[in-house]
Amino acid sequence: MKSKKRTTIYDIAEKLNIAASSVSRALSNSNHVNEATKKLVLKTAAELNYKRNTLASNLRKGKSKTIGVVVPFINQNFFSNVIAGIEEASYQKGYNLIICQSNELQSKEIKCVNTLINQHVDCIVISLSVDSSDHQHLQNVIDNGIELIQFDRVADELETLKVINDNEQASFEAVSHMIEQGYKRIALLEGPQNLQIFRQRKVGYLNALKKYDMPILDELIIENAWTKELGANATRKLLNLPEPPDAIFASTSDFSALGVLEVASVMGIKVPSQLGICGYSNEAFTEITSPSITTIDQFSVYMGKTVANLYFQEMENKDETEVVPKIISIKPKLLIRSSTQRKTV
Amino acid sequence: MKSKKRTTIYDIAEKLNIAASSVSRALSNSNHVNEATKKLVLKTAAELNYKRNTLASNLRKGKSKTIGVVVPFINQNFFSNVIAGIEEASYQKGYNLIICQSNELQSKEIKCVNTLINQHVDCIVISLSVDSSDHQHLQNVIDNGIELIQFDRVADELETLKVINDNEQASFEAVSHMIEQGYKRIALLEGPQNLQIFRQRKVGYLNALKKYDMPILDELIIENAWTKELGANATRKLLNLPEPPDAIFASTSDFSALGVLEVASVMGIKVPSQLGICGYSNEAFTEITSPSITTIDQFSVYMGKTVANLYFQEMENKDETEVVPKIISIKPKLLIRSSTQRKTV
DNA sequence: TTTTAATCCGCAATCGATTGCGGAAATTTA
DNA sequence: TAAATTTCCGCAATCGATTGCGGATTAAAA
Repeated sequence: MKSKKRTTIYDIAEKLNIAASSVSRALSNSNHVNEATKKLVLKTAAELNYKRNTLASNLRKGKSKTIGVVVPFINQNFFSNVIAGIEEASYQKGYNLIICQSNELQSKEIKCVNTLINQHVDCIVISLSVDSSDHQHLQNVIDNGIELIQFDRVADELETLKVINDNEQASFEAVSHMIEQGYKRIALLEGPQNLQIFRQRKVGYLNALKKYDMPILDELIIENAWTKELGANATRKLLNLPEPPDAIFASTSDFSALGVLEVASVMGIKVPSQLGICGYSNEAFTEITSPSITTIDQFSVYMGKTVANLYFQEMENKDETEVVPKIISIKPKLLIRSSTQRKTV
Repeated sequence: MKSKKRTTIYDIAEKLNIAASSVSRALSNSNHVNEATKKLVLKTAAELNYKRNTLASNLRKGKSKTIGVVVPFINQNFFSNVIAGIEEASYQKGYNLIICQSNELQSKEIKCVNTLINQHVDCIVISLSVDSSDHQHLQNVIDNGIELIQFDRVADELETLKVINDNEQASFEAVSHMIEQGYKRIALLEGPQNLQIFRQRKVGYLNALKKYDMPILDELIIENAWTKELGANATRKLLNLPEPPDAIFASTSDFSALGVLEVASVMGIKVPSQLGICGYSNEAFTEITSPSITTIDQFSVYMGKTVANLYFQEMENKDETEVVPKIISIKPKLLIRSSTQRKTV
């Protein structure tokens, strides 16, 4: 049943006794073809079950209508949502998606990027892996004439299109909210500081403390606690301090916040009365824990759509040679839930 | 900075005063090239930042080393996990992934499949959309000489490679477990019966009842309750019956089970003592609800890897012309949690 | 009726990499 | 030293679709 031979425009041309070029024009709906022959070609194409060979077409045209996406993990909520958003917007424009995951490894990230360059994708969308340090491979993308868009985890020093969250602001609001709820010793679970997003979240935290004239206590800042287990470990350490915190801002992720909640629950510490907890990302489960967890929504699907549309806009404005690098910042939303509300009901 | 002209093998050939064919052979590490020239080519290629044009290569070779994936939604836990598994296995073999989402619409599913055919992918992996009825587009894939692999939601009548879960067995075990826990009136939230997986789950449910000589009560079987809201609605209806159920098997999804749990909680019905609840899929949140929800793990990442490896195995055995359609069935695992345990502690 | 313009269509080159074939040079064997 | 292999390389065709150019036919304008 495997018909190795697919029908090509030449098959159609031969059958109709016309030139392949005419077939091509007819199929691409050019207006330089007679209406009658166009109909005939379309009819014959359908009969022969013709499928355009996109490889050949792309090779000739020098563009592939394909967007490459590189994320740390496809199956992390945030990223899969962003991808879904990108897909939705791209599909409408007739673009395809090639997806790779870097597994948080720069080495694999580099390979993925190179593969995408080889594939002649028109655009590469990337959120950096956690151990990302030098950016030669990204420069490479640009040098190869491929549009590069960074999102969420971006390399600031690279002048590219970017879609980011206003992490600093979100973090500031979250901590301010906790302070207003009367929490006095707010701990921070911070992410790897080589990533800008985590630096920004820390800045937001520090600024909020500063604004309210609260001291910055180094022993309340714990590094790299971004999984549930690490969040739990950090919490045990924090709660066993001589002067433990009365709130924990898990700026790394909701998973970390979940670890905090579980440890508190095991230790019999009441949330939110004795301990406030705030996460980051608005994972689905934050709504259904008891108490529900205050967190920050990043509008991930919208972010994906924004990324794709940014590319399409850029393409449309290509002629007007203004090469102004555009950065779109999406304002995340603080979702105040039970885990930090102890003043009002 | 946009260097439209990428270096090709001809550029390298010209620079070294040799033929492009030799460059090609050197780059593909053929043994029909002098060791010295091979080194020289590789060095020059690196200097000129050469990137092989995969489009041209694929066109010539007639294969693209690309796998197309079509799923209802990329950002649903189960599917994103499967995709992650496929990606992992594919990456190791040097294959790329093109991902599409059908949004549960057959119309979009058809378009996705056609796009993938046009892209000349080597293999298409698909999990059918819910309103999938006729399968002409899938037959089309096969007729175009593309390997087709179905997973999870499959069309039984199509003879293709398949990777499925043993839904019937899992469902049977879940219901048996509930019966052994002393539940007498077990309701079923069933999924769209045009999808085989939901039919199988229903069969498992019925078989378990039969085995334990329990009556089948039509008023306890509710159709199409597969979101949280629909699950909640169904639960309200069920619990307001003259003789309400004492357990609900949300065979559609964990989200549905969550809806059940929330309604029960609002109505002051105790889980598991007054009402047993079992979900399906082992979503992350099932572990952290209170009580935690009994559910069924589908090993989704593993499923993805299995799908990809099935394809690679099939390719290796291509020469031995046995065209035996292979079906791999993965046995899901019942995870017994608090929501159904009322006998032992 | 003649000139001009518009409409269609075919020819052939092109995109970049691959590969069968044949020839030249180098190596081994007789 | 001559003959037989082996090694290495270049030529040119090929994959399938696209497109600039020019020619032919037809329609419109003079």
